[in-house]
Amino acid sequence: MDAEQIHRVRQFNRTVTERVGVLHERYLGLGRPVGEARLLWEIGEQGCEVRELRERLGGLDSGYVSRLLRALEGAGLVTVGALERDRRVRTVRLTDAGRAERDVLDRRSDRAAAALLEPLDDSRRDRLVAAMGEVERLLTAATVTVDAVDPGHPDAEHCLRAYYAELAESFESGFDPVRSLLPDTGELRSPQGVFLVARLHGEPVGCAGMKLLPGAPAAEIKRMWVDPRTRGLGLGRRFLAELETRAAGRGFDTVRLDTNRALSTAVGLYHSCGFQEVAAFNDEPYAHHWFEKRIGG
Amino acid sequence: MDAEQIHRVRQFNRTVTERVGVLHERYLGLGRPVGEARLLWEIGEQGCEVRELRERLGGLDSGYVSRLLRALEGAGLVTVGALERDRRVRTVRLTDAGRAERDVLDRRSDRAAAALLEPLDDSRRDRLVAAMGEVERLLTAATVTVDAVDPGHPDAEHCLRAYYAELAESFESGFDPVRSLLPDTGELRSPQGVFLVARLHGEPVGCAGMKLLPGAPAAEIKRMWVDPRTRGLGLGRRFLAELETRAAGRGFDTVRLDTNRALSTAVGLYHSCGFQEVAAFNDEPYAHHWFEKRIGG
DNA sequence: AGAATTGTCTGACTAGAGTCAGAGAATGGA
DNA sequence: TCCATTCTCTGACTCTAGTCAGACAATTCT
Repeated sequence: MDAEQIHRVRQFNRTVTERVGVLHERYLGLGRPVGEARLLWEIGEQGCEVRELRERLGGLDSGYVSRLLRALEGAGLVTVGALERDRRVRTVRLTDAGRAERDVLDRRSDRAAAALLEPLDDSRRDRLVAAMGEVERLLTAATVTVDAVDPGHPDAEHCLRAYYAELAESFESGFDPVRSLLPDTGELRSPQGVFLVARLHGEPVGCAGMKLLPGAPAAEIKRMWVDPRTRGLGLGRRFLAELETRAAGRGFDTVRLDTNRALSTAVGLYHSCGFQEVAAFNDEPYAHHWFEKRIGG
Repeated sequence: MDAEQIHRVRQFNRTVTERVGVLHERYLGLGRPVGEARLLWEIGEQGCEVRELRERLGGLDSGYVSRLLRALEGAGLVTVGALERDRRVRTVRLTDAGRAERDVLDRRSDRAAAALLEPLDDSRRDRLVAAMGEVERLLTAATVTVDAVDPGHPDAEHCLRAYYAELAESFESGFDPVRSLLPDTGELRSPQGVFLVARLHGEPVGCAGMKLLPGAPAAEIKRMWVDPRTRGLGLGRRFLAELETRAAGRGFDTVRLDTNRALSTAVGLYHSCGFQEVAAFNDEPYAHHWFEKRIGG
């Protein structure tokens, strides 16, 4: 990436924190310290556990939160109680007054956002909102992390379950992992394989595996899935790039994969990432297309 | 503007402050308090006066800044001296160590921006940078304020000088305000006129006047100018909308104006804002086009 | 020359936002 | 049953980021 792009990003940061950041921090104001306001906001309609609250606010100190809650309690905005089945765990919920105050914050925030749009004419307003959506979407994409994990990891299993469920839905013949050529994912475990999980805010949103059998003619990509909610963020492309790098690092000069014709966006992705369609190189009963790509050492 | 747009703006704020805001504040970190880092940053290559520094940082308390400078001085990052011709005024400049530290901040900031782009593929990277540019541009547009001032106000005079200079450049016949039908701007003074000045971060970036002579058949727009650096932000449109509102408020049902053919973007603007070209309604020697618009009471 | 103004500095405070080290209650496991 | 663990709370701190009032020096105005 070039210096010009970096400069533009920094310029953006400056402008946006000046204009939006202030808005974000100050509207929470309302005479109340930001810490309390954030808490009030995060408690939500049906209350929650205090430890969960701490976690959501980025792992705040328990003593600190306790004190903040005491202040809110003193102001009559929340009530704190213990959980039925484990009385060490405290729960908070908003009182009517708390709810009212949160609604005030909410309206304030609405007004601040409206004030931002207000000086613009309709067409520019639409353009701003559209560009904001684009920035947000792409920032979200940039926030997704991709890490190698053991295929037995809960996040990996979550993705695989979702993957299998989706295949069962979309294949005309249904899908039963046991009938597939890779009945279990043990082969994707290091060192003879690799399994990647993508996460957004800690939640798993995609996976991709690869078999790296020493002596095999090619590294083979398996079980690639992206959560429907995070499609269009370039995650498939990222998985492929990452897997290719790892395959190259293990000395492979070819990567291949098979796929079902029902997965048309995947087929498109493979084409656009430089994969060539080749003859069947295995007997995978669920496959209709076989792809191969030579990778530069 | 609708609730959906407001919601999108708020969503944007949340994502961006989470991702960029943190970046903006934390990269300044480097062990040093944010206040000191900001100062270090604002001093600039060739130093500056302390009072100017305070002003640029949003009117900080002089005692506070004094203390911050003392800390930076103690750390050997800046030297403070007095101005030659007025020894009350203190000046700061960076020492070599200060410059080095600022460069570290700079590189840090670059790296943070790069890290933001890093997970994206080329095409998404370009799209993000483009969308950031658009957001920034439109936020800048939304930051511009438009206020009525006396035409003798320094900001008004600044704009008028720039306006005259630009006309002199672009008209094939040159431009001499004295030959024009409005030799001085007194007629644009309240109450028989109005004069608007647009400002960005306090700096004047555009003006527009209107004659509102009681009994005249129409309100007449005069001396509209937008700083070349802020063109494309919809400021001309904003001026017209604001002036039309004021004309309507004074009971006028028609607004008119004349313009020179050299100002082709202005001519385009008038057309697109609903003005109709009409026969000459005055003898303005510099005019080639005359426009009129009926405004709804 | 004397008075008012301007710019800076010092001291004394405040409030927010945390951190850290226990203490104490409830619970789960051996 | 007892011991370790989990969760919360309290007290005692720290560090930022200011604000406010007044002192002092240099300058400008009258």
